Amino acid sequence: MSKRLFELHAEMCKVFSNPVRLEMLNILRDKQWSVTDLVSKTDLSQANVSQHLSIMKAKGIVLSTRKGKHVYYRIANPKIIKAFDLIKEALAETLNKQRYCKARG
Amino acid sequence: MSKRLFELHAEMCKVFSNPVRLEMLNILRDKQWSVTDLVSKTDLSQANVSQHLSIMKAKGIVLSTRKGKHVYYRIANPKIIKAFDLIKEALAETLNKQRYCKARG
DNA sequence: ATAACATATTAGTGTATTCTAATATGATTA
DNA sequence: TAATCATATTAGAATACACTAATATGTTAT
Repeated sequence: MSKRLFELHAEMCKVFSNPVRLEMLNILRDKQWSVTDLVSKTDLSQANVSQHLSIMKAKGIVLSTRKGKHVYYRIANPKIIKAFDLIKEALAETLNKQRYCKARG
Repeated sequence: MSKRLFELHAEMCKVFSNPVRLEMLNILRDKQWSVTDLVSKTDLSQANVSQHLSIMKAKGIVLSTRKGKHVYYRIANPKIIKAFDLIKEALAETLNKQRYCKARG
């Protein structure tokens, strides 16, 4: 695997390294939502939601379609959500192990 | 899903958002290696390898065992590698799509 | 055309990351 | 116990990120 590919891979993962974007991806996991929807479903400013969507779109993680006044965003590839869930599971297992070790001393 | 969980999830993903760490994880995918091994398999300084390993260990992504002079590192959870591969696949598909669109104009 | 709504962009500040160089700690061998 | 090998830690400079505030652009309805 080439250095360039690791860089692209890292750039893609950088998108997941922000809690706000993870929250947005989690909202978008089942259906598309407009920017307005996403603003009201989170406690973020409109500018901030727009910026995060723009970052995710630039990396090909979400796609958008305009319908009248609204622009709807959706996840580009279901593998994104699979990876999201796998990492969440790994996290849960890590936390459980840490709790277990702490309990045992 | 709580805000705190998204933060932890993001912190875990932050580990994957650096090309050097991805390269190291890819080296560690099948078996454990010592710090010295990792230094010679990459073109990184010993200090830098050690720092990256320390970051990954703190997030529970790798585990370590000392054997004499050497400290061996391994991946803590196979789901990490599954997620790694899924994201790589999503990246490949995104790049293909972009090439396709560019070719078609 | 203008007003109102929806979304995107820009500038700027505070904070976090990454690397190198130097040094410290830990373990083994002579 | 020195000397040596292996690994970890620290400080500091350069760079990248995330947010707010202000403003611009795009779309529909009056």
